Amino acid sequence: MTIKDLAKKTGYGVATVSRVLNGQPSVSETARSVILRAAEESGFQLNSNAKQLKQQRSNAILVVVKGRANEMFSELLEYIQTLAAQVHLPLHVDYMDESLNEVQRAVQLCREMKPLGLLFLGGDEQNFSSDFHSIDIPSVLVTNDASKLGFPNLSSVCTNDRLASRAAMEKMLELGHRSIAIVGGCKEISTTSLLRYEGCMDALRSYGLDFDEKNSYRGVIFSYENGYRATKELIDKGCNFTALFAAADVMAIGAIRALRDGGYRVPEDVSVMGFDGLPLGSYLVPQLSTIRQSVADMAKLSVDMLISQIRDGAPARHIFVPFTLWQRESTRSI
Amino acid sequence: MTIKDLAKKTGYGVATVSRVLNGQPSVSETARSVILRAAEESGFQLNSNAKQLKQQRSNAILVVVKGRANEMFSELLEYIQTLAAQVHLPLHVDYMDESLNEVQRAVQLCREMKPLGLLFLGGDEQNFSSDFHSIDIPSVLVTNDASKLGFPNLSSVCTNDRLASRAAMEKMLELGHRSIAIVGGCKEISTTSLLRYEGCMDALRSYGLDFDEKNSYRGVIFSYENGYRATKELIDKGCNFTALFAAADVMAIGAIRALRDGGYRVPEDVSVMGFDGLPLGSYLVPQLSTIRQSVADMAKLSVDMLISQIRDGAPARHIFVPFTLWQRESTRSI
DNA sequence: TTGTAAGCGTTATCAC
DNA sequence: GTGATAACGCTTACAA
Repeated sequence: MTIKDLAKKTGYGVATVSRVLNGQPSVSETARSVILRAAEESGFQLNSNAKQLKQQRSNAILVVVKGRANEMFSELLEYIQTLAAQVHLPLHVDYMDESLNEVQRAVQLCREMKPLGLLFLGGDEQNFSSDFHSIDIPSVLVTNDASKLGFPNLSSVCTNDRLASRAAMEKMLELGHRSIAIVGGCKEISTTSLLRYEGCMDALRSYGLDFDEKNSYRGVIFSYENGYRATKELIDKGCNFTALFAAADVMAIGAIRALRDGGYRVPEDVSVMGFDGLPLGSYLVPQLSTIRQSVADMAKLSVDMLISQIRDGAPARHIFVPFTLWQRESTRSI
Repeated sequence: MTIKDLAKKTGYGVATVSRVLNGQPSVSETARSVILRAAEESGFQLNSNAKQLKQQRSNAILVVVKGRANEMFSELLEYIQTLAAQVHLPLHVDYMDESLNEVQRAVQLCREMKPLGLLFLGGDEQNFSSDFHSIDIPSVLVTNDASKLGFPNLSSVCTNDRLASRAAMEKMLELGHRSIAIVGGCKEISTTSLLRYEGCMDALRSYGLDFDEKNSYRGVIFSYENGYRATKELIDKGCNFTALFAAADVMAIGAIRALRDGGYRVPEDVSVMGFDGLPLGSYLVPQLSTIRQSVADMAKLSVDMLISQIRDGAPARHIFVPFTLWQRESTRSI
């Protein structure tokens, strides 16, 4: 079933059928209704290959997700999919390994499918500054700040990681903790991880405290398992900390388990603070204290910004969405 | 950059270029290397729209995921994506709302993109028996048994839900529990949920026990929140149970929190058993006792079966993958 | 082994 | 308003 068949069936020409199917004006109401009915009847579907071949580009948004394991990305993606569906924007989601270059991947996929726009879930400043120049379609980087990069077609929306992790640390300091271990990300290879680390340092500094990085910091790829292992290592060095900040909820969960296995109770012996605000955290025992990133807002803003860049040629913008500190059961004052 | 350009550039005809790019035989070694080099140099990419338009089908596998919330599907999908990548099979993943008809959706998408094969993550027997007849490409239903349906092009691979949940219940009975509450799925609308319910009944029957469904069973859509709510309802009816079986780990997690909020300790006051074996469960305090579905095996089998159906015209098969009962910290004997 | 050319289903440019 | 018709980039007979 092609538009040719539909044309024959209705007695109109293919051009008219095409116009109707694409909701274009200058078609008589008669033609429109006749053709629409016929299309309905036969369950007709435009062939997207032919359409895109002709149009020289897809009408889809390409979403490049860096790393499959990141639970927050899943949540974000869920919102994005819902929003895109509402405005009938087809989404093409590409998951890629965290260790690969997401921008190079995007460049390749752009050549291949010519999307309308690009949404990056996670990304490394490094890769953007070296490879993004060959991308010329509207793009939004989510969860990282791209304002320093200065690309005219690259917006960004994210949490102010530095401020947020500073707030998390300050909360612990406020609660009386002075010896705080940190299970963070690899700050050498991830900007986000570096910023969260620096936020911690800001907080410590503002309290005039020193930080023994060698014995109190571990930088690992975010995962339950790595959170568990890193915490175990910190414990094995002799647990002299009363609080632990994990730069991701999944790591906090691993950390709590490791503490427990090491004979420590949370929060009685050690307070634990996470980062992300995964829904899961509300159901844990103890409920996880954490920095809640406004995932829904980030999703909405990124989709809206991308659409206005595409449709209205709006300029790139860089937005920090507010975060919330959820002080719940896994932290206590001492 | 098209194959025409490449042809001009190398002095060969488009046909030869096409042959080389598709790894076909009967091309001289000279031509092959010259063209390959030129393609490399210019970063050439075949236009997949043109290719698929010509070939009248995509070379991708369509994966239809029923419900975004199911954590086990995420895990399954992760494996499937890895496996597909290994054999260079493009995957097109379509997430759809749990409440919609996944088979109708697949029919529509098949018309649109003509995939090589179809992978269903989750599905309802009902929908398959009413709508699957119009699908004629190799398909595999994962996490549900399709053997009763008798479609020649529909394989299935799943856990024997009835046996597995029976095993879970029997373990609790074995541990001495006689009053067991069940937080299950909607057995009226989901075959999986019904089977898990029936497995429970099998176990109770084998112990000669009655079941007060009204006061001891809740059937809800799997989620943390619903697990929490359902358990709260059961508690409010007067918690006279010493054990609780949740038909999904996410519900078990919600249940544990609800029990805790109701003043019950797990496992001291109430034992809790989950179903799925999510990685997360190993890090919880208490570690979740659960039925571990062999997600990796399910992924491997479904991809392998689909490929052999596609490539060798292998007949449909129906496989139960073994499960494991992980008796960990959230259950105890009384 | 290679080249020529038809045609996949659509859109868009013309004429009418 | 409408209808021919020429692309879009590719694969694949069929010819050479």
